[in-house]
Amino acid sequence: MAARPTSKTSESSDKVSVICRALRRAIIEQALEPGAKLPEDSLGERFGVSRTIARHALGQLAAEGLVELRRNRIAVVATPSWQEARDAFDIRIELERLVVRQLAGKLTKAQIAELNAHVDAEDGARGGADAVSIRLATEFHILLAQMTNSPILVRYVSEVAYRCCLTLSLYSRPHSTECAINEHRAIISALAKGDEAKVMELMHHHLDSVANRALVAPTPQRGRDLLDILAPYADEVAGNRVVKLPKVARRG
Amino acid sequence: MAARPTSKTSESSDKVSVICRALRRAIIEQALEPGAKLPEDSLGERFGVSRTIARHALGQLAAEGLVELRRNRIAVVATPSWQEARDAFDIRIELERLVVRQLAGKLTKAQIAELNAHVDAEDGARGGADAVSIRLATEFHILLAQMTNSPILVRYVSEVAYRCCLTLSLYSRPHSTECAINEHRAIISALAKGDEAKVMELMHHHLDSVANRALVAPTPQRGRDLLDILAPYADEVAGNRVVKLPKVARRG
DNA sequence: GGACACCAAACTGCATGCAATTGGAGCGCT
DNA sequence: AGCGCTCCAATTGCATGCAGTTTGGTGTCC
Repeated sequence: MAARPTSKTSESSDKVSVICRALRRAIIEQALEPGAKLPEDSLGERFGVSRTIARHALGQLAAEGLVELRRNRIAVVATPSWQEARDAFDIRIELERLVVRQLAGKLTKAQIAELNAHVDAEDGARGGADAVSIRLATEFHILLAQMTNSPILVRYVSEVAYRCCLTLSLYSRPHSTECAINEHRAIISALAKGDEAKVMELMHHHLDSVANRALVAPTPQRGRDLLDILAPYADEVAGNRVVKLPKVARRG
Repeated sequence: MAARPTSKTSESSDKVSVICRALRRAIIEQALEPGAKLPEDSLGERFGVSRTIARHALGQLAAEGLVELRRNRIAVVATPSWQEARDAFDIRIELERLVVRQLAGKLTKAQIAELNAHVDAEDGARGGADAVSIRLATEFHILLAQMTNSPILVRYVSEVAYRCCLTLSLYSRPHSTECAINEHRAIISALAKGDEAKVMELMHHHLDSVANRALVAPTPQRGRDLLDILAPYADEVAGNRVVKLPKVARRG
């Protein structure tokens, strides 16, 4: 069989799902920055649904790690720490290696054409907004995952890719998509040739370099949790246990 | 640093979370078998909450893949196909290899003691109900994941482990936990010694043999979706596209 | 000027109510 | 009996309402 026959993994067409998709996209395109407030009322009003639905949608996105939900507090777009970002990329590397391992040499010509078409689209978007480039690059990886036809794998790759996307907007310097596009092409080519070891290595390297390009260092100013920033200084406070800090406003 | 300092990943104490935990446990202990119906009303009544809350909880569990939600239909405990079960184990292997890779040689004595204590508990439960053994074995893996102190990794390992647990109840023959316990001990030992390559190999082998013990073959009778069973026959139907089957009762 | 107490607006947590959809029992027809 | 039809109880999809909590601003006192 050429990979596995295709089937859909899409969400149902609930109002909840619609809102989830909209918010997800807004988040990964950085229309909603990390930390942005998401009051249930406003969302409901904006999407023409009741607060119940908006709330449910927020719950789903929280389960995906895109939104942070604190009791009795306004939901906000997640603000992963630098370490969490690195962890996400590490997981992503393993998952996507698995994807290409399953796919190597098993793609139909139609599927390869689809992948190439997608990369062409990425290429075409190079002049446009950065956010679109990032989204397309992410969707390339999700497209790959979908071709495994393993719903679980699709879900995890999608989630973790979105999370990585989110961290890029936090920690990344202005994006350079050029090499990423070339790397995508190289991956397609190796997949077509069926060189399992090589494509796994390519994917590993690709994601690692994306991570390294982005997560250059625990950039001290942006996106770090106040508690983390203060941690080294807390030692100097006399008679203060560092382990359990008192309640402090997070990211005032 | 000895692994990373421990912090909690628990869910908040919402009513929703309470119900989620209860259902999750009921599912992995097979008190609720795959396919079992979960009407919102009944759940709400049982847990002393409104339908709204029960519904929200079901949404969360659906996001984790433990529950299947179909529009306008009663929610049911998920019934993964054999292929999905195999996919889940494949993903789990990669994730848990990552766990032990991060942990090798980095555990404190206290953590090793905790792991040993857990395995002792598994040992002590050998006489008891099968469901408890399975749950404890699963929790061992989650405990490991928690020691990485990577919330994302904890979440994914937990989810996929629960899913695997679920599939065991579908496809597994009467469980033999003996060797699993020994394998757990071997993993702890290798982790303590810090032999990264070996512990990854051990974990790989451990999970692979759990999967093979359980998923012996696509058992034709139980747990298979009617559509899957019929798929080979559909080819013979004249002029019928196999891709899109008409609506058919699933698992009548 | 700065710290503190207090209050109103904003927001969440949850239950309830109503319309729409489903599935299955009952019933008649062949 | 087997098949199809109708109709109703069961159940979901969703909005609204009320109570409790947080937030941010104001006034007061030192």
